[in-house]
Amino acid sequence: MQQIEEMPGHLIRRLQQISVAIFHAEVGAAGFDLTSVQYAALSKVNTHPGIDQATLAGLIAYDRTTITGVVDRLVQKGFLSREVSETDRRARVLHITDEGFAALQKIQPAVLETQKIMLSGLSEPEQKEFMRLLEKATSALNDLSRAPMKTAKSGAEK
Amino acid sequence: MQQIEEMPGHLIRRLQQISVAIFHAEVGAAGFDLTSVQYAALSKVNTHPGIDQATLAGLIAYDRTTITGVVDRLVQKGFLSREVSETDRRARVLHITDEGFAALQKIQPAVLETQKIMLSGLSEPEQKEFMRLLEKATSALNDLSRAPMKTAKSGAEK
DNA sequence: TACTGATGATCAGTATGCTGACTATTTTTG
DNA sequence: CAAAAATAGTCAGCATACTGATCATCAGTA
Repeated sequence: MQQIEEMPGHLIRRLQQISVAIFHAEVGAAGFDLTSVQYAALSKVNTHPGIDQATLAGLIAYDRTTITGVVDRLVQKGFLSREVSETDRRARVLHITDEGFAALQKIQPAVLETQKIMLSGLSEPEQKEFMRLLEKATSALNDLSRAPMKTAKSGAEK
Repeated sequence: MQQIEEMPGHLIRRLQQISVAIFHAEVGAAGFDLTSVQYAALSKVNTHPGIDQATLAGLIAYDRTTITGVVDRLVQKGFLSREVSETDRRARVLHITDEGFAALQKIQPAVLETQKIMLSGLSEPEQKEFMRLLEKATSALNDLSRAPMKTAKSGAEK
């Protein structure tokens, strides 16, 4: 019977936990209380002003029930604004606030440092190869989770 | 500013989500309602009869507050027994039940299939290299999470 | 032996993620 | 255009994970 330690799922779970811990420590040291999940959402709204929650969820591969809570907390922190869309009253359009943008800027070094630490056990060429394989393995399985990643659009950008 | 999609943390989070989804689907198709986390715990208790919760947590790198709930649910399903240790009344010793062992056996094919699907986007040599890098990157960062993995013993066992 | 510190387990509170259901809209179709 | 299908968002409920606290017990030491 195969050992747990040799299973890809187990190793990935552990690395994910470590990733979250490093992010939390680095961002916390920079004086911010923001999770990696919140950071990703904030970052995407910054590059896609006026995006709705469903599209945002698709861009970062979050479940739509998850995005509700994440946006709740970002709005509560004053980093995002959420308003009913004028063209589709079902949708909520998101914008980053000045405060949110400032936080994003200040957090940047901590985010970069997190990425660096994450790969610090590997040599330079190994890091490149690891990232390549990680991307390849993940994209091949994209549709198997409830929250597959969707490119911004294909044909009709909004 | 670096894109979210290129960050190791983001890719690992997605692959972890996909991993859990595949496990759930495969095990569910085999007729069982067991999470990957519960499976790892059950599997370890099987190979380490009479293990206490703290040691179990160390072996699979779970936080000790997490293991309480996981064991709760495995006991509730009838797969594990939990009793106060005779030599240390703080500790709870765990044993797999006949029913738990039977489930472990029947789930095995689904678990193997999950591992296979997880790596299905990579070629044979890529799979080997990916696992090697995953193991290397993870073990280098082991101590950075709240729940580092501990080998069964190292010099001073308790 | 009494004290101190460490350890095992649990709990409260918070944040992802998931399933499944529901409401309010919008779009599609017959 | 009316009915059906699809979509956006939310909610309830459950299962990881984390922080930080508490209780009981054990181990080491003055």
